[in-house]
Amino acid sequence: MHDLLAITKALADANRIRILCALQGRELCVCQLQELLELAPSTTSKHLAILAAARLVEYRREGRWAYYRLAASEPMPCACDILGWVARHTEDDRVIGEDRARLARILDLSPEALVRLQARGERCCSPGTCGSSTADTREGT
Amino acid sequence: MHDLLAITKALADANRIRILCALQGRELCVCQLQELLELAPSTTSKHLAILAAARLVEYRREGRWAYYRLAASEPMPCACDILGWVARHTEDDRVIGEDRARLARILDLSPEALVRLQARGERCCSPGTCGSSTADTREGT
DNA sequence: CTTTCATTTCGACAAGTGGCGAATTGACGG
DNA sequence: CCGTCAATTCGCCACTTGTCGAAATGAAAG
Repeated sequence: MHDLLAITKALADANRIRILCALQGRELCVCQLQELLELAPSTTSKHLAILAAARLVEYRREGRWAYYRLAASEPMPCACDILGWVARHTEDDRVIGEDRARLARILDLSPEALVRLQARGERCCSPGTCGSSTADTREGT
Repeated sequence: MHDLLAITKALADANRIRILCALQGRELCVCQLQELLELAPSTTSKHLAILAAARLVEYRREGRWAYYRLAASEPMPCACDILGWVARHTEDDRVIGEDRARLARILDLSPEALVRLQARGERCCSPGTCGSSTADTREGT
């Protein structure tokens, strides 16, 4: 029950769902997710800690950088099931679609270049105007 | 995203998970679930409203009584998937096991007899002592 | 060894959520 | 028509949770 609730509570927040979707097929460092979600670094980090505690994501540290990825299926088939379910039910989502477009812009830069932009208070891509081509997919909120 | 979050938020509470497990294979009225969870009627009703809003349960009214059941697979295969996942991951849970034993006692009475007990402030079965035979299954919390 | 800097932890605060009792609803039985 | 009663809705309170900024951590660079 404890483990199951850790998972369902971890999934019960829009920003954490967005993180899981962004991590499909790639690993990302905190500053990239922070740019995508437009949240404070500390908030982004806390969301990742919650996902990690639920064993939905794993991470790898490389120097000062922390790279997060979806949990491997090996030790936690349970987590894998639920991640698949989330992926299926967010395929046509508007917010997730915009995130995909914005993420493409973010990935055009190296993490090093990205943090330089962030240090200057600049944004690598604006919230609504970036992925305008795929912005009208479906889903009211 | 809205629908998905309604589902994950609905699943992010221990009492609502217990309700879903209790509804496996049968329908129950509010007073029976209230007896199982040992919550106020209003609280029980609110939990059921949240599950119904997420389309995880449906209900049928018969006179003054309201009977809740798990959502049918027909219009919401999505809900069905997640209900199966919950069922699989609560099979060996200690709390759910105790609930099963307590529920057997509750179902020995008719709903009418149950509410008469409740009106007199009595309990049909006590929290820990009822299903003592299956009380040591696993799961630390 | 000191500085820099990506990330995390800490402390505080606003908003959301679970819980209860009281009041309301709506169907049954007199 | 009126009382009864299962369920729901409405206020209210305690606790949790999402968010931020400030401070701490710890690895790289000078």
